[in-house]
Amino acid sequence: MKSRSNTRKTARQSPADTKRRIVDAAFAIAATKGFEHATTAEIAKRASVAEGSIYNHFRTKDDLLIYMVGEYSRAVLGGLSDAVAGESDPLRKIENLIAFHIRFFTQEGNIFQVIYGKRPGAKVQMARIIRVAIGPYVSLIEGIIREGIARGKFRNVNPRIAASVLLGGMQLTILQRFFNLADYGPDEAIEQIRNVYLGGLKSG
Amino acid sequence: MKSRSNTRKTARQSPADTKRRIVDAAFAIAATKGFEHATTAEIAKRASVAEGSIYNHFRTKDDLLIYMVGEYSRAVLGGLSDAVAGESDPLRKIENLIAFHIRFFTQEGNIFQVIYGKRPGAKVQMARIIRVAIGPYVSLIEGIIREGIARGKFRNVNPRIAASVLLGGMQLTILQRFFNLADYGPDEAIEQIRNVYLGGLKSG
Amino acid sequence: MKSRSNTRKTARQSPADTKRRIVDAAFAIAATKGFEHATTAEIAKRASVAEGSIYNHFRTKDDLLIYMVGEYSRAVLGGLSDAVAGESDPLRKIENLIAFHIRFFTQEGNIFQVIYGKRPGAKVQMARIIRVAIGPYVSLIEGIIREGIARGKFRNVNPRIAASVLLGGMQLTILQRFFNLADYGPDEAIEQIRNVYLGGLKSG
Amino acid sequence: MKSRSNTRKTARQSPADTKRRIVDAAFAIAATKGFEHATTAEIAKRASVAEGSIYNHFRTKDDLLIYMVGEYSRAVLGGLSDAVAGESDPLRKIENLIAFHIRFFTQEGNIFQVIYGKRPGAKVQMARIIRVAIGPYVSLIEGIIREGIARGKFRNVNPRIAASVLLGGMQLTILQRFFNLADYGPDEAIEQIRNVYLGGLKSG
DNA sequence: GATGAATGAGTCTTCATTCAT
DNA sequence: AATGAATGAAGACTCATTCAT
Repeated sequence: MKSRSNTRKTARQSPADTKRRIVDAAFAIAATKGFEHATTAEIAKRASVAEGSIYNHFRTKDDLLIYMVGEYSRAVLGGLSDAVAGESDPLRKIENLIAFHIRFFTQEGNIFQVIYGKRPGAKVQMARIIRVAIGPYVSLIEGIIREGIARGKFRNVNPRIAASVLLGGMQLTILQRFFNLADYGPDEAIEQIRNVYLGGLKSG
Repeated sequence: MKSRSNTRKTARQSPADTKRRIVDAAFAIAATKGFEHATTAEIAKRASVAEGSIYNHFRTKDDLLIYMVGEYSRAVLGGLSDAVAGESDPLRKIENLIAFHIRFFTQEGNIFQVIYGKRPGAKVQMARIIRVAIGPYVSLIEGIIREGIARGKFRNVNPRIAASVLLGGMQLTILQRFFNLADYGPDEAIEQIRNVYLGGLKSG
Repeated sequence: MKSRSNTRKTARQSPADTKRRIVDAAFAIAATKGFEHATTAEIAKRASVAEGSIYNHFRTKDDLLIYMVGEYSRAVLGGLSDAVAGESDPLRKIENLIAFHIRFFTQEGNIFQVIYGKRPGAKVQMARIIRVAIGPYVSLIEGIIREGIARGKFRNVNPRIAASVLLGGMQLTILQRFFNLADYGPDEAIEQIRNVYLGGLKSG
Repeated sequence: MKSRSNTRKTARQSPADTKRRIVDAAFAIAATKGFEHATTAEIAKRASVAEGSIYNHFRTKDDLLIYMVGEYSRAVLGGLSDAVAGESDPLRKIENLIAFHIRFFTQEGNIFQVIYGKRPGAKVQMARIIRVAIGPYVSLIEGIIREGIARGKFRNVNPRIAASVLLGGMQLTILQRFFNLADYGPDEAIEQIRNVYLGGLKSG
């Protein structure tokens, strides 16, 4: 039997925001060194919370990352809804979506930094991330495309695949910048993706 | 009777052979559980090689993965060259490329299994993989697009971004299937990606 | 990926006796504080061995204890064989066995100290211990009893149960002393157990 | 509308009831996985009680086990008194005691399951258990033996040691069955232990 | 007495990597 | 080049216990 002395050094935190503080601390640290390299001890310290408290809110450390990705994902999708809300034209919706996406994932403190770290090297559990973040996003785009097709604005394509092509295309475009494999700016990326994706590659 | 300490059970392998066996063993194991969960001990055992021997051929375990990815990547690009070789029309080249890509990454024993494992959980060092595998691939596509533009077959787009959109679009389309988030078959994917990517989304 | 620096501080140990040193160190430490409170770090340090080396020889820390118990058990059984070897009379064999057993488990550095610690409080995985240590021991006693019955020296009892009664009786007699619940000395215990066990409780 | 913060979902339990539920829950869980592996969280949940409530009734988790062992022990000794009450002959008392003991500790839901768990692995703090459960029991047997000696029914042995031999002998006989190291039934065990213990091993 | 979120000390274990042979 | 035992840094995680409400 282990004896626990448990002398308390600091005041107990208010229960409600403990989870919030953990997430914020984890985000801040991970945004610099990548989530894999953010230790639970460090996260707890920055959150002014006991290390064990992390495990009152998340089953494992990885669950914390997934939670963060999910939260970020919801923020993206929320922002997206707004960016698209004013428009009734599906075409314009897609255009806005592209702009919003590229800007969002290009800004400082984006989720890629959290996942990969500013100086890549961290390993990532891709599968769960894809499940949490990609699925709902594709579905959203899919809906817009479906609408566009119904209204005769878009050609009669498979909306799921078309949505995947757009999202995948945007992501790789961004990732290449992130990993310094390309040097176009966000605005150029936006313009070009709109151009290619909406107009197709073929001339004439 | 003289005791011989160096009685060998099996014939000594040629160095090249040893490396090959290590790579093959690593591939086989990783294809099931993902590279992260394939330990050096397990790889060595399966390759009938001492654990230390791995380090005569690869500086680190990660180098082994990168080597495997690179090898796979070269196989893809090689196959691609063939698939494209007969064609002079850039448009047909792209069409062939799409078909080849989807089929290659959809077949059993594909590299995704090695990287991610059949069942999620493995962590991946995306940065190097992207560098090794994506970079050259984008460049290849970029070349074809550039050629198509020069010949007036393609519209005047940024070829690097256009290439990224295609590759990213194909990858996400495949990944969704891989993670069971979509249920289209390879053939439909090929047809639709060709359609969307080459013709664009807009009607008329 | 965790990077390992692995700067070596001390010379590598000769492979053969690494296991021996670990076991000896574990025994010495556990004999004082009980196995549960002997940390792997402490054991490794005392054995002048890397902590990880423990796991080259034992799958878990508990396996190390079981190994020690087994080794101790074999020592007991070995000593027992000697103590019994000279005798041909099963009755004398049992008498010798009782004396040997009590003395062995009463001496300084006995296995109870290792398991429970001198100042009890440690928790113990009894099931495995019983399996490793008790089973063979009961079988040994059983053999002697069986022989005695065959020779007409012993009454016709179930030898397994009779053996269990003897071993269990000796153990509890010792354990009560160990936990300071009784104050008879070893010699008295030996004499009385012989007396009761061989002659029975009933008078006349 | 007034909000009532203290709307209770279920009626508040009486303190005694709470304690009872905790003990019952702990017993039920421990009977499956062993007390060590029954966490306070799990016990509380099963008892429909807050985790902290356990500590209103027991100083530590181990105290809970000791309480359970003590309760069980009292049940044994109580049953024993009854089984022995009718008899005036010490010899018959011992005979009844043996039968009662074996039957009690052989029935489903016995304390061994709680302590060790149905499948091995749990660790046990033997010292306190022995103190709580064994001590009083040995004393009880000791009393009977002392009486028997006084009445000339038993030979003149050290009653404490003789009692230890009996209890230890019974326990190991049972434990071997519990751990599947022997296959005799309860009735055979009873008969044989009576036979051996009372009549001794020696023939003639 | 009851609640349950917060606490944090404590340690086993992993496994890539090294290097003497 | 091959061997394989030795190395050790590194950290996630458990869970009994506390205490403010």
